[in-house]
Amino acid sequence: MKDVATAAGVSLKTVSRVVNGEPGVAPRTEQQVREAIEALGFRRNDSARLLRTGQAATVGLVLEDIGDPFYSGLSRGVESVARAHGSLLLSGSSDADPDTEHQLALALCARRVDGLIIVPTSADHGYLVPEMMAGIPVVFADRPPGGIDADTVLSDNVGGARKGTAHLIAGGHRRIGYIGDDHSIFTARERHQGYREAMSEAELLIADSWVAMGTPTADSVSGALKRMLAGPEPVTALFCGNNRVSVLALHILAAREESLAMVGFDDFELADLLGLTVVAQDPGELGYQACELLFQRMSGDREPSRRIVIPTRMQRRGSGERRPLR
Amino acid sequence: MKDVATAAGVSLKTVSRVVNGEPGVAPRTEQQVREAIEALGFRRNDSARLLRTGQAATVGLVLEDIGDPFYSGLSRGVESVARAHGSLLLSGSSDADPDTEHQLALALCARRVDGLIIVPTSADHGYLVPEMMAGIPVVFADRPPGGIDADTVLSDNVGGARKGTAHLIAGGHRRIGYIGDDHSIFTARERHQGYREAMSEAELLIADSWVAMGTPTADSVSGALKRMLAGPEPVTALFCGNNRVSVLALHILAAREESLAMVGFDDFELADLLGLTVVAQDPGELGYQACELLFQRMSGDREPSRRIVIPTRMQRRGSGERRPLR
DNA sequence: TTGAAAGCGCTAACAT
DNA sequence: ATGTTAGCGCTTTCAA
Repeated sequence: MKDVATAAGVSLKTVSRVVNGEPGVAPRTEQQVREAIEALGFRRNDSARLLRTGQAATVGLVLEDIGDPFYSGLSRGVESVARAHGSLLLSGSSDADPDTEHQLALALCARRVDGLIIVPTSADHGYLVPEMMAGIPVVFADRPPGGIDADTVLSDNVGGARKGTAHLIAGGHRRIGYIGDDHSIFTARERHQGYREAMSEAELLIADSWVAMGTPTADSVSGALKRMLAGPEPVTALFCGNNRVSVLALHILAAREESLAMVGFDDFELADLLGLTVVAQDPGELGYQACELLFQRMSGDREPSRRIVIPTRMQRRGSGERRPLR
Repeated sequence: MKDVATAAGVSLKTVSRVVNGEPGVAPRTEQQVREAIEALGFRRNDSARLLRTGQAATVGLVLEDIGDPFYSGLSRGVESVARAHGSLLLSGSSDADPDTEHQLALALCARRVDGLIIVPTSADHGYLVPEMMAGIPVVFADRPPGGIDADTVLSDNVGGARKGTAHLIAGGHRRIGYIGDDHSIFTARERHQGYREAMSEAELLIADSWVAMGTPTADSVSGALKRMLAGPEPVTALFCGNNRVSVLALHILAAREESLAMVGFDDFELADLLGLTVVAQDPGELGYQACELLFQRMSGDREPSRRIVIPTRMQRRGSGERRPLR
């Protein structure tokens, strides 16, 4: 910019005025400046500009894995809001490692992003308190923060699982199994609770062998299914706590040539082709709302922290509408 | 940082030394500085630091839609390399709009990212020439640039389609249909060519009604299938040029209760559950290689531009192994 | 071992 | 309408 000023025979500030379209430059001067800009191939350095103005025009996003369709959908929601506000997205995947999350979040803060959205993996977010006090708004998405109070945008996990289970009950089922992810995971606990609420509302008791929670593997799901289907009181329907469980269960049931009434939590690309009834989340909406809330905070909103719950939607595709056989 | 210096009673530079772990600070002094940092809750501003050092420690990525599993996989590959080099990822989705791509790319350049990876949508990338001359390396991924010469990382579209079609031919098929995306799309043209090469290598002629290219919709694919399956010489197998086509075709064939031998280009999450044989691309590898090449350029490699082709892999799952019925 | 001064590229505030 | 000065928060250079 200095070079442009020299070349055009004007001051730095005049070039700045032209570049930013500020008023108060004579047409002739402007013309000269533009020619110098053209001749030198000058481009304004936005990093420098943003340093000076104290903005970053950047939203930070830390999530588990940008390669996972759920999070990439969330990311898309965040991005659309950010771009509508003229901001770009600086993001990183934590790979479900608390340390990585921690480091990424702090790295983003060190770059002075205007705000931060975190899909938490860590159990304790005390490390963010100084940053938040320093004025960086933080919104948590999909799962709540640990140990601190902050804005959070969640899916209606309890309600969704309750609705999905109730759907099976309404279909005539009384013995319904539940396979979920590990109990250490927030969404797994919530969905498990939704299942129990629906059963208890219908005054149905849950046998121990009907519930399995743990990191889902082919073996664990297969074992769980075997247990639920054995004995004198086998389940007639199954609620799956997440995608991974649903897919594994479908695989295993297909191999056993069994057909169980089934509802899964969380939709996926080809669930319709498979005829799988699901309780669908809306990852894009999760990201959208999180970023909207973030921009509200960025523009000075100091209200007490909020918790937004995004509703889920039942998608009936056949598997959840099968009637009990016995 | 100035405040810390004042509080610790030392100079700015000494604080800088402590913060950056530079040698030549007396233990006692260091201790005082650390206390002041703690007391004031000081965090180094990396934007300022990067402005001064002339680095950005940031890779820019412009793609079509971060919400799409293919691109999010690619993004993951890019990110893993970037992070291994201590860089973050600044990204944006063009939504297949050339103007948006253009603006995003220039916005990233204006922020002086160290390098740029583009999944192009635009037909002409002349707009990037000044930026590249100014020293920002650019690598194109998944599709080549238009109108300029630059590094490119592609899937082996021609070879993959050839391999997939040849697989059907080896299975005994002689009348094989091809449904692909619009001819304006690079990958669609390449895959179409691969199909033709395989047919011609086997000395099979292609009837007009066997090939359909255009933006795939339920109607267009349904119409195309109807045409291929009608008449005296119906196809006995189908090659689908991309995911969208594969899924639509599966839907339509399921509805018609027909079972055609079928191979799809590009894998997707549950293709195995559906028993769909595919020619799998590796989006993560695409991103990985693109970013590796980018870092090579960033570290001063000035060799002529390179074109890297990532091989595809046949995934046999049943649909491609059905024998012709007639 | 420590610090003063200059400057990265830009904008804000105030002259002229 | 144009320019001067200061300074965003840091690092680099050179001197003490």
